[in-house]
Amino acid sequence: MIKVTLKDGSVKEYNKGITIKEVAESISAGLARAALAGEVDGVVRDLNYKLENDCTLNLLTFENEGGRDAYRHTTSHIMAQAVKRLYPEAKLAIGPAIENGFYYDFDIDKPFSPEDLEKIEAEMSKIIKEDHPLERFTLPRDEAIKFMEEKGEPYKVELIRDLPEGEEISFYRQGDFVDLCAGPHIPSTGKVKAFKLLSVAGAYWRGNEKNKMLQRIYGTSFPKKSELDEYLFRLEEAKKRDHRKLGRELDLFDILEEGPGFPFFMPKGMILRNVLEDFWRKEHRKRKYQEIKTPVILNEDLWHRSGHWDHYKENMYFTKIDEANYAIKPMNCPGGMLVYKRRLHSYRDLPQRLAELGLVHRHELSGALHGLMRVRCFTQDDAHIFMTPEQIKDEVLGVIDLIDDFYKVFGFKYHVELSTRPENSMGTDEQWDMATNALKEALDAKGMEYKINEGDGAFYGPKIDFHLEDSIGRTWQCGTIQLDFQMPERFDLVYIGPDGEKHRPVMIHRVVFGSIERFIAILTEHYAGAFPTWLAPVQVKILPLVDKHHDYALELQKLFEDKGLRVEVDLRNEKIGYKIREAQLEKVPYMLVIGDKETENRAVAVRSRKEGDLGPMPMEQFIDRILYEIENKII
RNA sequence: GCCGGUGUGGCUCAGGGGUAGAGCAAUUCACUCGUAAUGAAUAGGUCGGGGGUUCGAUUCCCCCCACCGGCUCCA
Repeated sequence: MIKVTLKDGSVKEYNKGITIKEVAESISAGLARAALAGEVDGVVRDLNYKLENDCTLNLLTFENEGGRDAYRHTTSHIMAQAVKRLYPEAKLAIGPAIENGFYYDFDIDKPFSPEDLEKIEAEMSKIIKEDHPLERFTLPRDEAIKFMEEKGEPYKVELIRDLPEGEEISFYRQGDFVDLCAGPHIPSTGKVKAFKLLSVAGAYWRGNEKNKMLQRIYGTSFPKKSELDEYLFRLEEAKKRDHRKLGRELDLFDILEEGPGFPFFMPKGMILRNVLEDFWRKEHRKRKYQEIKTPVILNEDLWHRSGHWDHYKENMYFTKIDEANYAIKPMNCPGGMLVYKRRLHSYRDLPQRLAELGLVHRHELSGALHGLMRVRCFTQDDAHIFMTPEQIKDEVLGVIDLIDDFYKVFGFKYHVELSTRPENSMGTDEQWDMATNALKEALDAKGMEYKINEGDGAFYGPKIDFHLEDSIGRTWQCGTIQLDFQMPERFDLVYIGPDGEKHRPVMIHRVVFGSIERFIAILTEHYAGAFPTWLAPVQVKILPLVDKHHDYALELQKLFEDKGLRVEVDLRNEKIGYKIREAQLEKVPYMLVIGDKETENRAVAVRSRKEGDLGPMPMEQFIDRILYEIENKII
């Protein structure tokens, strides 16, 4: 007998060799039906995995990441099987489960067309109907290689050769299809209920652009048709929120053919942008930051000194002025360095927090450009904090608090990740350890949970990244805090300590919005263009019924504008329903219908974008209401 | 940059070897109207750019550009 500890802490005894599925059946028929895999001592296994020793067992359903992955991973095998049946010449690469589905990469000469996808889907349905069990088996390395060589699968052979010594080499068979795979899988193909192939795209073998481009098919699957439909609906929703579409429709910003990656901001977009920047300035002043502005073009020598030449040249633009070489800044830090260096600093002056809304240019690959999310010029809401080593922790904590305050205002949840030393970076291991530990300590002091991204840091130091989650569950990296021991060294920055000697300050680079442009894109999609009143480019739209109400409407506009509100009046000769429809589509928070009654009573008939007709109210009451909403940044 | 797709009036889209159409928007006129589209009329395009094939190209072919979906990269 063996003892199995379940998730709820209960311990049950079973005969040695019992399968996970049998354990599930012993608990309840419902659980046995829903179970897709099991986590045994922290490792996800197939349902027919035999338990031989005492262990902890967590049964995984589609609600668990492990169960979901197994389900979709099996769907990807079904797709591969279908592709091999229809296109035997296709070579198999890899086919994992990913966040919202799965993909499989194939090496095939003729790219897949949408019609091909339909055929593949039809074949997949057949395979599901045939309900093949997935059988796992292992082979010794040389036999495994021979097996895949005979099948004519060069990518699989390469994968096997790269597996570490001693690693078990497992395969899964489902009917006429066998794939090299670590698993786990769900028991049979018939378990897959609802799936859809979504798109085809090129993808390099092993993600390396020097390798051959393969054909990747993306798809997703769910245990219920309704869940699949809901997911597809959400994809449509996301498309409707696309900031590129909304930006154009709402006249906020646009990117024109004449400037790929270089966005234009329209008057309404500038209002939004300026409101964000005003808010940013106010909050930074509160926290004792000083604002600076450094030039966009600076001498090339500076970039040699900063290390950007060696580490970032590929992404930089260069120019010549009177025979001398200059660079367009891709980052603000070297400028900040020069500002610090202008004068000698005492330890009493530190920390010194220099903030800059700095316009940077970076050369991005043409294929990487994406609306305001990925551009070639953008404004970082940057700051460089110069401090003594003792001040690191407090300063990092201060920035963490600042970022937390900002994101809350917009209604974002977020999580943090810590990135460590990458390849091709500057400095010694000791410096990196010290910097990385300082960041960890700050996070621990806050009691924040974080994920570690090994090797994902900047070339000059480790960083904490803030990933915020928008209203439809997508995450975006925005804020970052980067600790830097390198730049102060390179620029020979000093401060005079209490001992009268020169010491080396430490520096933090940090952004909150990240890029103003991208943050605006995220906000646009987050709110689906319906910005909260404090951010809305037009806050109130006055809609007079007919000509004779124009005077009062214009008087109201003047009055509201004096209160600092952003107001438009629709004086066109249109019916009220039409004016309302347009204002509603423009996502204006408040519409004021002005007719005889309002004119007589000096009142306004309020219609809220969200709640519809609120009825008439005295004009002062409306002003109080909207000012309160703006003042408190109500979402 | 790479793979695939797309490019027709401000927007959304139809068409197709004989020199272009719809809806919305715009303009004008009529209507003076109470919470998501009043009606009529008018105007607007060298069909992304360049080259080629052809009697003739927006349509077929080639090159380029931009955009979209991915890969890579990243704020």
